[in-house]
Amino acid sequence: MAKHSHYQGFEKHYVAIDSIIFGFDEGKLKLLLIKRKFEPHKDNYSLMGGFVRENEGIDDAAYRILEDLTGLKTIYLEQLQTYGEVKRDSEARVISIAYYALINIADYDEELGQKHGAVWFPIDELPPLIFDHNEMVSKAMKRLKRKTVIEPIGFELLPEKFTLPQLQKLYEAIHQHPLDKRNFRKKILSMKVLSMLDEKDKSSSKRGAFLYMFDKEKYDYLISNGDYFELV
Amino acid sequence: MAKHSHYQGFEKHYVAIDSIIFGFDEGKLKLLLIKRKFEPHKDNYSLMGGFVRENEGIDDAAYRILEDLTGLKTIYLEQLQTYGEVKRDSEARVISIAYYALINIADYDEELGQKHGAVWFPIDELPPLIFDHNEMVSKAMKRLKRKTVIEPIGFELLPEKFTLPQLQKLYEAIHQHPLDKRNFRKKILSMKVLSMLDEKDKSSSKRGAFLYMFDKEKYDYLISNGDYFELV
DNA sequence: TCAAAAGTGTTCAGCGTACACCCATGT
DNA sequence: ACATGGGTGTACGCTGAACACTTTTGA
Repeated sequence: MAKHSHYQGFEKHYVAIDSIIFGFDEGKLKLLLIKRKFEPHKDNYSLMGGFVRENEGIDDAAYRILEDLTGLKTIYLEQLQTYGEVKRDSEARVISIAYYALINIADYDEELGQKHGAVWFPIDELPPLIFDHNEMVSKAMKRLKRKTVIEPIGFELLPEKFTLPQLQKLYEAIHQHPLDKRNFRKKILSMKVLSMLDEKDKSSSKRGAFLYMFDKEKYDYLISNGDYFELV
Repeated sequence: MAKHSHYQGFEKHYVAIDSIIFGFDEGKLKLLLIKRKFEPHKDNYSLMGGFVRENEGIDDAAYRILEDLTGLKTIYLEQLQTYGEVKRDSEARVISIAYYALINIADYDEELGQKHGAVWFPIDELPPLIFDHNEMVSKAMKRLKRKTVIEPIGFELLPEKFTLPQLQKLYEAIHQHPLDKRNFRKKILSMKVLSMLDEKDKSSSKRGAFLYMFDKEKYDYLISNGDYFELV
């Protein structure tokens, strides 16, 4: 803001938050959507949203709204883009700041979600959404694809302990194409940011796959050496 | 926005635009800053800004504000990030949407700029700015570095006709490290998105350097072939 | 004639990519 | 015993990176 003292005389606006909430389940990337219980657009789906309050920062508002829906406080949340066309919301002029969140579906509070009419949709089977929400989703997908390559945020979508086949399926789901198993393992392991546990997960095979954890300290060490995380 | 009909009862906010305006001149990347003529922060520098009006989209507002300062209508302009901490502006609660713009300094209306107290600063000699404007600038720099690698937007900072040494200096200024002349030329020419003219620019050498133009059609062709622009 | 910038090819190492078989185990 | 998913190594081609000399021309 360049202007001086008196802001009076300028119009004020409703400012909202809309959240694109990603989860990963059954080998698929999913979004948490809300079925609207009221007109207009009753029974249509929308992103979870809410208004920014007077004494609340916008990030705080985004966390609050997310917690209302999922019960989760510590979540990966990042601002995406602000949408401010005059007619974007058919009710009134609302400027909406879109955020995207990555959550581990297992931690999500199913009961709380149901109160809001929340439903998980696979990313490739999304219904039409109200207003410009589809546009927000496609922007979020692009961002997620880019970010997961250069920053270790994909792990936010997995349980703390995960197997390499799981991690690979996650990356395949995000990037929407298959990856070579050997190359994938070689690359992620060569970065040395995972710790292998001596436990196996046998839920998806008889032999079982070793469990790993993302190791933040190792990651920080990597970065402090001037190296980069890069996957896919 | 997920909520229904009545938005009444929610607070409204001042929404502003702040613009990071990049230019390239004398081999240096520069920013256009405003010297404030009023308290608070009189004589300090800030980004160019203004408020979003009631019947104005946010992109429209950004273009309007930019035109007020530079006289330029057709400018590369992209939304950066929205800043909404409660106390970020010491006057009042203002949510600010930051944009960054790339302009050809030669086209800029010097006279108009002076009315606003606008001054070009080399990117590595910036004064402290008011509020969170330094943070916005550093975010814009990161974005510019990333974007100029994968999209041909650097040309927006140059005159229509430019030489390869100029283009290289631009990329060196943006990325803040020297590039190998042969590798640079090889790469940009191999993409075949430039048209060589049979004119030379002799302003910086006796021999003169050939002028080139960015060719949007060739670029579109490149993209339609599934190829990518990638430089540096 | 000389100073100053423009222009031009090749070599090498490292990395991404393609690819096929054995292993462990529950049923 | 067999079906199912987990785990492993190598060879090749491409691309990014390093590197030095010749050309042009105005002063």
